[in-house]
Amino acid sequence: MMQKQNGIDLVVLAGPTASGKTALAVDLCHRFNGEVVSADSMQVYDTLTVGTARPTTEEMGGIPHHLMGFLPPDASFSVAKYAELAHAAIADVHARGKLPILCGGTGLYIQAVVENLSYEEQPASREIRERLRARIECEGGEALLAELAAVDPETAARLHPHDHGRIVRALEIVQTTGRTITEQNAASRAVESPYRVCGLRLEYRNRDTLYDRINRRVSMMLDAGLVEEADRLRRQPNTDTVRQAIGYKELEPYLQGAVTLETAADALRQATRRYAKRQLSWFRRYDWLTPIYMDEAQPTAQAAACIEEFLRKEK
RNA sequence: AGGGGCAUAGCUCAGUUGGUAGAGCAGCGGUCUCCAAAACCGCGUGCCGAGGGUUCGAGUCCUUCUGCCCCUG
Repeated sequence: MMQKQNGIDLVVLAGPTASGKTALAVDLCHRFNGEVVSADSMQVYDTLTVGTARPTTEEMGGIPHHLMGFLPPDASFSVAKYAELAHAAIADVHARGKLPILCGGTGLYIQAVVENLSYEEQPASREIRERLRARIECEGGEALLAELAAVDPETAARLHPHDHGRIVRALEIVQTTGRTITEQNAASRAVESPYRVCGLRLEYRNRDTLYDRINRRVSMMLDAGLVEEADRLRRQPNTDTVRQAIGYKELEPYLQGAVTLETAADALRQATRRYAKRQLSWFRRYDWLTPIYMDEAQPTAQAAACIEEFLRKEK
């Protein structure tokens, strides 16, 4: 494979919730003179600290963390904006002679950065989207999928009729930009990635070990005031995106008085375990991510060894 | 102690007049290019409590044992 001579070194640390990313990232930053760039879709919001398990100042251990807690929860955000900010943050860290460590659990965000996907500006299309949504509700997925197949057969072929979100999205792109999602996707890969990536993904040989950590973390969040945080959030307008996040969503029935706290807490633990599973399956498919088994001996040393070898090879 | 009932998937249960089991939940696997902690797809994982008997054939009928539950004393 051809290596670019002057790419930017980038360490990627991907892993499910509660896998130990935060501590490992800080540790690696100390060893390799690095700074953390967060790849987490919910930790970007400023008032959500407990539910998103955002690291405390103490946990950050003096290491700068970028793209965390800089947005109010009613702000609109997207992968496109994230990618733009992440590229800037990485460039900044690199310019100061430090090693950027992209660390997080949002697969889509990591993909957008590493594959350098470009998203073009779109005209605001709130009405178009709403109209498509209303139509798919009454006409059904089959009908709109057929409509999509007429203009973009390639995309239509890989979407399931039940997948309303992506069908609407695909039609919306055609109607607002005049180009199909297939054309756009091809264009989004036009610019080659500027990064030389050393990718690590955190895994557990024993799934129960990870689940135990998740269960314990949820209990700690409840002790730390998650209920109060969720209650504050639900009183705030225009926070739909954030309210669907794990923790706030599951606590809603309790806050409405429909279920006990124990029931809500169990639902929250379960939702978190399932999320972790989806994250694991997202990261497993990338062959450029080396697994680091957190429940085996010396995971930190393993990770450090990978990075050392990577940096040596680049010289 | 006597009488009755129940033992089937991790859990709650279904299973016609006997034809080697199936639902929900849980769990597992996967997809992913602008709300992604979202959305979507796929998969039954089982010495049917144990032993013996009847039968071509038993989750189903008979019997013994074990465990749990209820009633009477």
